[in-house]
Amino acid sequence: MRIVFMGTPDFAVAALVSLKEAGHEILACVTQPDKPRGRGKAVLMTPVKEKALEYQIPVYQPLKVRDEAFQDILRKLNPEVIVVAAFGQIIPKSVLEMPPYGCINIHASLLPKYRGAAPIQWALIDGEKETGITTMQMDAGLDTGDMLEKVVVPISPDETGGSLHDKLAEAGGKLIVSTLEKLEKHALTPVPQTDEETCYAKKITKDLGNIDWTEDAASIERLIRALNPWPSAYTSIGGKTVKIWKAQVLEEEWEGACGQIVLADKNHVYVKTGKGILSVEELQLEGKKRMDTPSFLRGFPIHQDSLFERRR
RNA sequence: CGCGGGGUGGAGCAGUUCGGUAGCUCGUCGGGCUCAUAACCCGAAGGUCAUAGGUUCAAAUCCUAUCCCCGCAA
Repeated sequence: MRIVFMGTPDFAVAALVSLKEAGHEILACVTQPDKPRGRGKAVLMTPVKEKALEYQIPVYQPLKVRDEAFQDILRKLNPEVIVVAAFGQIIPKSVLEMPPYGCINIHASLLPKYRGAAPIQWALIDGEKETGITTMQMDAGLDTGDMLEKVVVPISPDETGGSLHDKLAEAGGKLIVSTLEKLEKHALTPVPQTDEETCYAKKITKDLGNIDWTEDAASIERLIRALNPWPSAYTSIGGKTVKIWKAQVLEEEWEGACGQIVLADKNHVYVKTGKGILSVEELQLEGKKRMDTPSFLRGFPIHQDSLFERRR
């Protein structure tokens, strides 16, 4: 099919690659404008733009898709369908209705659950056993369109935001190819979402990673996994920020205050939480590399009874 | 030129202010103790101190340039 692709981060790249490899004609890629990002304020391309340039596909980066000038360009491109994956802009009705097949979105959850910006992380934070990809016919609402196809992806016990992202991105790439194929044959029946079962996955902010040690150990551990590799769960000790990358829950109760390090020997750091003990296994001091607990302890001795405190 | 931390034996760090024989905690290898051990004791190997220049009798340490890693901020 003649496709215009809209997407921005890595998640979208997987879909773009998949569509390209399936032999579709990608007329253009639309992605967010380049902004100064990263250390040193360098202006970096979005991942989708990078891949598009590699494929020698024209790239458009409108500030707002809504702009008339851009919509004119879209009309001239005359796509049969627009595929949207993690684009990051609201798409106006005029664009949604422009292509004959409309706009198809690849969403990283089993809709109607986890509508919104960060479905991958929230599924992990909530301790879901499975999540998935839903392709849907976009409408004016936020991820409220009629569902076309779904694929379930199980969440493993050691799943991280990063690993789940990669699995879902790959699954999304496969599913969109399948959806387009069936769409063309009119072999799909759009299924409306039931609003009762829905929930929204709010955008993730760094604050979310600030560990609250009064929570139970299992929740904290899920947060750590969900926010790995970005934006990461963190706490502080002696005024320094420490990111925690990996931890294990121990169903034990020790005497002490929440956030207190109840055991610190050569190889272990046990922290008391609101419920249960969290054994910290991999962490990172500000300015340092991430490392396993034994290594960390050699260079930064943690004394027993010192405290992990919520960062301000 | 956004702010900041850092690159020292296999790992994590100290030493750099006030230049002068390379140190700590581990790991590894050998030996000992022990019923036994991830515990303890003794010993050993292992480092162009990121790179390239410069200053000096002498540079991990001072000066200049470069590369790489990381935290914040976006």
